[in-house]
Amino acid sequence: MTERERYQPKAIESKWQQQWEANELYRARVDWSKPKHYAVTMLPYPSGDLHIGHWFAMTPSDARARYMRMKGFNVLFPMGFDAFGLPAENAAIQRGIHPAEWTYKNIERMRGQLRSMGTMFDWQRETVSCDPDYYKWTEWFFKLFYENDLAYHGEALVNWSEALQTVLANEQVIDGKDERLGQPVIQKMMTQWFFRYKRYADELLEFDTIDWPDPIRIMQTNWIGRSEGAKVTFKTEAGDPIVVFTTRPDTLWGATFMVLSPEHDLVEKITTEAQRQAVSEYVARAARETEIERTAENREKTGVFTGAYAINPVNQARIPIWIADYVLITYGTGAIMAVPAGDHRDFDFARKFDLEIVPIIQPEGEQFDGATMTEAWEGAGYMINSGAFNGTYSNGDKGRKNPAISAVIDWIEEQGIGKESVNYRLRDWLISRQRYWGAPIPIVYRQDGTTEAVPDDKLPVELPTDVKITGVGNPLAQDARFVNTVDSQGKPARRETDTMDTFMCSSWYFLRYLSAHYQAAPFDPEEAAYWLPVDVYTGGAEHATMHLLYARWFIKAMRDLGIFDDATAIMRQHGRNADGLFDEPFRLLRNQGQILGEERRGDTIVATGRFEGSKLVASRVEVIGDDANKAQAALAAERESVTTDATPTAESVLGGERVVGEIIKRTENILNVNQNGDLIPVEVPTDAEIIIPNIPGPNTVNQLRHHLEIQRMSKSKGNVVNPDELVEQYGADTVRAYLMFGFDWVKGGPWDSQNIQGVVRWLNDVWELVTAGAPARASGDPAAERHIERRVHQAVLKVSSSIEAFSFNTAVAALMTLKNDLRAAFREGKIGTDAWREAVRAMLLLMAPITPHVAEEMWNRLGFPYSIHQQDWPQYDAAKAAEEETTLVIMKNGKPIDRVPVPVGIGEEEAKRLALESSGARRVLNGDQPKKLIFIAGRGNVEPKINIVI
RNA sequence: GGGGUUGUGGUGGAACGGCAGACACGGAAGUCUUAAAAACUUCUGCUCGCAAGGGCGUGUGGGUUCGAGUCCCACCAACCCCA
Repeated sequence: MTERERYQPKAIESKWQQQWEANELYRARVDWSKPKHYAVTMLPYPSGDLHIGHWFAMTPSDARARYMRMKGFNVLFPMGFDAFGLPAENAAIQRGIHPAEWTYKNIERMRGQLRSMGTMFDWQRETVSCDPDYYKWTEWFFKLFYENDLAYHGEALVNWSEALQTVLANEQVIDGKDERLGQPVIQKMMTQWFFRYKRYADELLEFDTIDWPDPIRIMQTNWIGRSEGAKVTFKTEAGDPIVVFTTRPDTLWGATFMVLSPEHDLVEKITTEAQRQAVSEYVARAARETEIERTAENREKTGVFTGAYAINPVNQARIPIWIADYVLITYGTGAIMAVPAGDHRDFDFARKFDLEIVPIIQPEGEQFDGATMTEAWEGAGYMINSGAFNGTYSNGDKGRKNPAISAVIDWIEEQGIGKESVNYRLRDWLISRQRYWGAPIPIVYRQDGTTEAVPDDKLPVELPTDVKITGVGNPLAQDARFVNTVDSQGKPARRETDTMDTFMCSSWYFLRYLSAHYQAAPFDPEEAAYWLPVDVYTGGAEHATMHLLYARWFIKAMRDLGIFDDATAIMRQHGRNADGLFDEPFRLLRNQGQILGEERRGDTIVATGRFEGSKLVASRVEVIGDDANKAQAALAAERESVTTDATPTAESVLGGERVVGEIIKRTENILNVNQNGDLIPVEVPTDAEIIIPNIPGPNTVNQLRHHLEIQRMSKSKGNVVNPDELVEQYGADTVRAYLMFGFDWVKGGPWDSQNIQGVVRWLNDVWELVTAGAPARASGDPAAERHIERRVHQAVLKVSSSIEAFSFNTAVAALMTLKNDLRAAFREGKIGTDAWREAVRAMLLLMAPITPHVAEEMWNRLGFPYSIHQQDWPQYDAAKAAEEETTLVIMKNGKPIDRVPVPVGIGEEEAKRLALESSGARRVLNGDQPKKLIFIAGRGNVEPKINIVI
């Protein structure tokens, strides 16, 4: 046997990447004669290194885009960088590198890494959100919204660090202190820019025209949090109105006190002298707490009485006004009516501070008494203590669907004390960020304090480059040359020093791809008319409620401001129906899961303790799995002790009974340990002594758990899988194929460095099979050739439908099966030259989207015309895929009992006859008649079946 | 507390309501080799049986159906989001 060249991915991959680029193979150009397909995968933040997670997100998306291209679509599949944000500023503070320098260096490096994937990105359309060329248009959009009443100036709480003289993001605040100096952070009201997000709340609840995963739709719906109810005006004794929103107007008569948020405007005014000190102390304390802390459900309720009273408008009851931190100024009106009998939080509060409880909804057969109730009743029941409404049934539904609520709303509207109202959990979009590395907000403050937008010809407001970033104060606010400017009248004015939320940049980047260098507008309407909307968007589900909702808002706002009018007109000129095409940015959305760190398994532990039944309750657990020799020694010692001392007792081993073995599984604090083949559960109580190598000092159960955990990859945990190393070792095609084969794409899962062998072997086998050359015999055995043709067409169907359904693992599995079939046929040696060449040709085409380099190389070696990526996808032929013979499965009550070979398409009568004649049927029937026979016809690859009902 | 997602061999994972475990990894035995690796062949859900063959199996318990991993109800567990 002659020595053939082995598969060496390194040599071929860079060769083809260069050639594809030189030939502009993946340039996407408008071509109205072809159907378009616009596929986008979420763009990365330029953190400096491409993560295996990027590969997992991008390469299957790339495979699908390549598939669509071979199917005849004109495909646009671009890439860019979401390049503004906090890490660049942190790098500047820590290492003195300018954010721009840090960012562009990272981008340069990541471009190279992205190219190594062998994706079909059209790099001429690359966009970088921190380029002035890009953020000019981000500013322009701000201005557009500002001028059309979609942007406004308002107050919001921020995390303020007095020490750093700056506003911090939530993730920069740890336990109420800033992460850098550990100095206190307080909640402070500041004037900021908002977009009118809520204006589109109802439209954002509509998902009828888009194909998005259910979990995302549900999360967005919950995030928007539409609730129907009423606004009711209470008055203080002094006559100041306090408006509250309630979803339960039917419980108004049970409102026995009111609670204001500590930040509420009226607090200062209504607080009595006697309560003033307690109130101001409480307000100061609330300012130090985050919203999450304040609203934590299991937290002890706190609050202070203001000394003031309000009048309940439905029954004129005089009720005390309290302040409490669980009422948020940002939700609803910042004030609530408290109905302790009907709301568990109000109930807890009332019991704690000994406030009155008046039952107002009572289910059949109950006799509630406010003094003795042990919990609030939030369900259905009859109204009591509610004046004229007594006896009305409240059915537990929300809004107008509840007749009691409906009747009360009508009544309070008549009385002029309230109004039907809809409240949203969604808040307006706060886009101001008090930091340097973002797109400047193009606003100037005139001397009189009013605002005006920077004129278009002065856009972009560029970030000054020679600033010092120290982490103290806002660099832009400290830069006099930036701050001092003139307004449109030429009078001295002050520039806005806040920059924009980076979600603003990422809300429209898929439009900039259309014409990355277009100067006249954010995008070229000619390109937009052809490519929009995005047909497929892929990315992580973690963006469910932020990015994906902002992008939807953005496109709706743009549509209403006429930004797509030109594109719509061009579409119509080309005879395309433009209706509704700009209502949503992404027609189809799919989320991939996350690749987790490699699971630790096989860790050997020595657990000492006492058996309780079959379970060992450990007092000491030592992990020795990191050291293979030590683990072996411990296992050997254990075997020794078992053989020499047949019945180990508590006394036989120092420290009590013990279990030595490999951890197979962990649930909470129970470890399942394999000791010489037996699975023994070991419970690890919190006070157990735990020894983990590499973690010095006494360890806790949590550390043990953490140590054994499947976990997110992070540098600190040392379990990062570096794609560059994998590419170096296996080649890009293997890494691509493994990521597609080894996981359910939607689920993701822990990395497994062993499983990649399957893909390595697959590509080696394919390589050998193809380079072995075609069989010499010109004509082969017709049956064998028919068989391989059938298998090829079955593979065409399976690979196509799998890729379309984002089921990449089954696509690769089908390709592996085809390889196995081809290899078996090759060994049999009954295939002629032409049939063989045709089969191999089809297999390479099917592989091209998944392993683009090796497919191109083999295609080239077989003498087919360049490039494989410009070929048509193999045409599926059902007749060629059809089997001639199949198996009739005979079942008894749904359980298979026998099978007989039958021709495909067997009829019902024939099948029944064969079934009853089968030995399996005769055995189970034992001479009796079946109750019923059910025939299930075969279809596709599914065999016909007969169910014998007995 | 509310909402969501997911529970299938030792592992990753397949299965329009129709033969559960495709395709792989790992493992076992064998072939080749001085040896090892690689490669190849066979076996590999559990269980009873020498075998032929049987029984049990998709987190648990019910239900719908001729037939349930798949649909419905309840429960348990893990994970995620919200509060």
